[in-house]
Amino acid sequence: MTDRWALAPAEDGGVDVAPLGPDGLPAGPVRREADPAEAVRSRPGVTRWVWRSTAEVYPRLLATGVRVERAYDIEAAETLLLGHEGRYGEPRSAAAALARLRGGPVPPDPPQRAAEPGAQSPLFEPQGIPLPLTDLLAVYAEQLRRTDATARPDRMRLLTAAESAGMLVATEMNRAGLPWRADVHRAVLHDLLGERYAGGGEPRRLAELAEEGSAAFGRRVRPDLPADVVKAFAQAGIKVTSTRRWEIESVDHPAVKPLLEYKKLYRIWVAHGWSWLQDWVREGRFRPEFLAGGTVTGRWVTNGGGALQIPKVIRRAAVADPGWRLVVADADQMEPRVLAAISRDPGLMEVAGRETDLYQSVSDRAFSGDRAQAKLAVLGAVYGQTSGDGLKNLAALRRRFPKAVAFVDEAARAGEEGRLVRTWLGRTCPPAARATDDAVEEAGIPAASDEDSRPWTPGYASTDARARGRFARNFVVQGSAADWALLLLAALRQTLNGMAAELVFFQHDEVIVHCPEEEAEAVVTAIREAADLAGRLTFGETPVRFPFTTAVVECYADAK
DNA sequence: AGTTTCGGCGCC
DNA sequence: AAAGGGCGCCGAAACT
Repeated sequence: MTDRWALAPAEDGGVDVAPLGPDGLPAGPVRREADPAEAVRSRPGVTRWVWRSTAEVYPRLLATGVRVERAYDIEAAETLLLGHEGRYGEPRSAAAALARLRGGPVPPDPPQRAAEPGAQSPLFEPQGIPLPLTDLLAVYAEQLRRTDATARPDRMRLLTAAESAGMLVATEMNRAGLPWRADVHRAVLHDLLGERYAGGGEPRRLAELAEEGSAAFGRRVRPDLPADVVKAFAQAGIKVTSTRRWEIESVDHPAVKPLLEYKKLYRIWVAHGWSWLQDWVREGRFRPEFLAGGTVTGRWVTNGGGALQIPKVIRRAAVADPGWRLVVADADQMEPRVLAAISRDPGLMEVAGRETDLYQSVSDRAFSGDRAQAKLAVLGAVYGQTSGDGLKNLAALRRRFPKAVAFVDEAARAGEEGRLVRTWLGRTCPPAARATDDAVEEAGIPAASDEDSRPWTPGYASTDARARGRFARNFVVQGSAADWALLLLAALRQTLNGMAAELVFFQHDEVIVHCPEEEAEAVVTAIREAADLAGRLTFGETPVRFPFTTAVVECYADAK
């Protein structure tokens, strides 16, 4: 097992490295090396680098052209282990873990860095509290012991490995960036919004729509101020409680049309307009900062640029380099397939064992051919719908797929009761809503309330408890899907190694690979194979298939 | 004046 | 038809 080495930056700009034994302890002397990149490059036989934080080490390696095969991110693992142990909220830095191990005062985690539009890469900033290699390894060895002590050590090992792989992928994607044509983006903006006026006010089309709305109301109305709009409707004799689209849509008034059009375009203007372009696009690349494991469910988040919310019309500007292509791949009905795999419901597994449209198959079995109803029912079950058609359809779903529905029901009950809820691989849901906890903690009020100690009974749970139930219900599906997606990324990354192709985008169930035209077909194959492998690795032997819709395009907008 | 929360909506 | 899960982002409003 000398293929596993540890690495820690030293104060002098060099690094300490050491080979590791199977127990996680050094299997040889610690060596100080002056050049971090050379320290890695000169050891091609190392298959996994153990380090405190990928964000601390990997950017500078990538900057010198050095990639690593695998990593073990100690702070990512600490977060997962603490969660698994029901110790959410304890500081998760390696320094804190060491202090717990040695019995010293536990340092709080350093505050999260805020997003900085246009900031040059965060690549060289020191992040977190550095730790000498020998201390780091004490934490690592203890983590291996803690992993062995979990109920499913095999899954927990897979989870920490997958999360670490995600950190590598995120760092590599941050470096690559998504190919972006600023000129195309500007053309789209001009097309939608019209000319910009000097002085930074709203562009022509928005000004016109605001005029139209005001004319319809017979007085000046600012469409971007909800309170103003609600008042204007009231004066017109129409009672609305908000200006949300679904509420306004059904109102019969001439102002509605321009108002809704304004809101749609206003959103593009403020969130993905000219200033966005200025802030986030450099040298033909859109560079958000992807953060693996940024949410409790294991989904990623991005820091800046709203990369996971790019409106469809704006995707026109994501264009491959000349001679290159974007391979856009989207997992088909990922969440119900994951539900089939984790619940082992025979009927749902049978349906998910096909590559054809899952919602259509569910509909054929339980909803006499109405696909839309079937989709609504499945998503309602996963999201914890409490009323409406989805609830009615849930009964049909329950009859045909009882184990699947029972599985999410049980997760919801566990969440309401404050029990630990885990994804398939063992990522653990916070026992109560984080925001509430934080607020309570900050106010210095004890976290427990009478609600929390009240036993769960159907129909009696408090609003908060029900919200926790919905959260937990969704968590097991969304989180297990994130488990699978991480394994997919890890597998795909390995296959792409040695090709010119680069992973440039990842959004929950969708990946984009930028590659030379002649590699595109190989990339498509690699994605399908990675999906199969991820399915087997994550869920073991399962009939469930994870098909992808793939498109080889020059422009992201042409993918769907 | 600076910071936090809210409303609304984009994506999955 | 009704408003359930996860996020980020922006300007305005509501605070300190």
